[in-house]
Amino acid sequence: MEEEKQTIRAVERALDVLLTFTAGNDLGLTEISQRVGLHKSTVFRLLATLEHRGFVIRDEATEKYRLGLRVLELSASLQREDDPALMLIGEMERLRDQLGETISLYVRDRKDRVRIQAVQSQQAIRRVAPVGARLPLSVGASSKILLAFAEPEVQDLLLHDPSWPASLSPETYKEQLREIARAGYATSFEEREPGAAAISAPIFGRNGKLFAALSVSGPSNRLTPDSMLESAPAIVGAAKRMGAMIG
Amino acid sequence: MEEEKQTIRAVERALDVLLTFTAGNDLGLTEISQRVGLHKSTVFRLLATLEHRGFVIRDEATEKYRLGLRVLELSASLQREDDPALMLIGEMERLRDQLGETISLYVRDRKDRVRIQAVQSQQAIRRVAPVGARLPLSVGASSKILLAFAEPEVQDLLLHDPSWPASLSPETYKEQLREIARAGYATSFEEREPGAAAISAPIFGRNGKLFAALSVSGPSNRLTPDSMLESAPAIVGAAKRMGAMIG
DNA sequence: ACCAATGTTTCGTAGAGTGGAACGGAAGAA
DNA sequence: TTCTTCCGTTCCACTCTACGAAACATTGGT
Repeated sequence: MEEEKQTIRAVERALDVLLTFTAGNDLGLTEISQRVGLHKSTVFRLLATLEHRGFVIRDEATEKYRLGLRVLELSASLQREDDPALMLIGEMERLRDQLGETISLYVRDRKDRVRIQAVQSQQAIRRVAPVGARLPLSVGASSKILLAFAEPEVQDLLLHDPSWPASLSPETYKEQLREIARAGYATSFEEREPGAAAISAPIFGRNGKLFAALSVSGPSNRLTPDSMLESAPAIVGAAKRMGAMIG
Repeated sequence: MEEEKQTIRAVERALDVLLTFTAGNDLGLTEISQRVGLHKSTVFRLLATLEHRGFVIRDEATEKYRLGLRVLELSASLQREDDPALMLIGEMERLRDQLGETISLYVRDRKDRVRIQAVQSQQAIRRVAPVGARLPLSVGASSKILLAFAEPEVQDLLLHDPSWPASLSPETYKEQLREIARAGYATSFEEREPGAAAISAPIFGRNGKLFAALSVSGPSNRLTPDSMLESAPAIVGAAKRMGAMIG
């Protein structure tokens, strides 16, 4: 069943080491080797290689490892001049000013969703949404959008994937997704994080395929079920306009 | 003389493949293998590994390779909450509004400089400065700043490095750098790119060490040698304020 | 001074990565 | 159509590379 592509073990391990740094703070050799489950000397060599190419650097003071500027260089190449995420900022800011809450843009990447763009609310209490964050596809308003409007085959694949939480029955969940597809938007209330709520609507490209999920998120005392129901049309409308903007 | 650290060849090659994508556009297997100078089958396996971890993806239509969203995730982890580049945006915008030109922030990374932050001019004709760009340390106003205020040992190392252009004599160049250090700022006029000019001033941290080069760049008809001389104090002052802001 | 923990180096061996070659498919030219 | 060409993919035997155990070095804590 599992179709294993031929990959290179050393490279795979090196990438795992790199991904360790998504945790955020600086890491020591031993800590890294524990997290990735590899021998110290192996990780040492991997890190030396990553350092040689500038992907990691060592903090002069603490001697710990940290991501290097090469990854900034790479991420700069990720954005193409016609990057939709860049074109949509204006519309997102308009929606942010209208609703006063943080606006995010999520796309599906494999079995997760990734926030590819965000404009932050200006209020004192607000949802902070760093671009690049990778979140599970099983919870959150935009997750449901990304699933509900995905092609049926991929939806099935994802719901029956081993990574899908066993606590969520695929059948009942699929029924929820059908309902969301009918409504045209999805909400979540203190689902992934306590105290936070969100509404999300799909952005379709010219080809009619789902491109991203537009999401409004904030504290659950401001984004109540009632207020979300009220602002839903504005969000769906904004998402539709955005769809018209991208090629 | 050359103290080669022990590195892993396969990983080194994989990172080279990754760096190929800094060129920008999507690449096919054969093209990549030519650029990195490796056999097709080798590159194929490397790409399969990179794809498996989400660092590259294949465009569904063209079947070509492109960077994946994992690099966005990584670059998000690069920014720490106390990231100086983030704290300085406000001051950079102020300078931009004052001078009407694009403002950039460069740090030295090994033998290059990297633009870690930028705010774009609002004028119709302007310098566009993507964050993450990697540029040579041998030309440009901010290069001279980064060299002139570097520790003497690293300055020597860089000027006598094999990567240093042979056309630039280290001795005469060092004399220029001394002059720049005395003046407190540097300029460049159509040095790296025809039609472009820039002024740059150093930003020092609390510890008195050079942190970055603040740079104002724009078209050479607006940034004339005279006008640059005129606005130099404003830039030097802004750089000084910024230095006080960072820890 | 001792101990504990971390980073670094060495080294023999297993087996992983390599590249040549051959295969399959798609796109074009004749 | 048929031939040609280019690209991506798979196979396989050989060699050298990456591996991990263990020893060594260094630092910090008590």
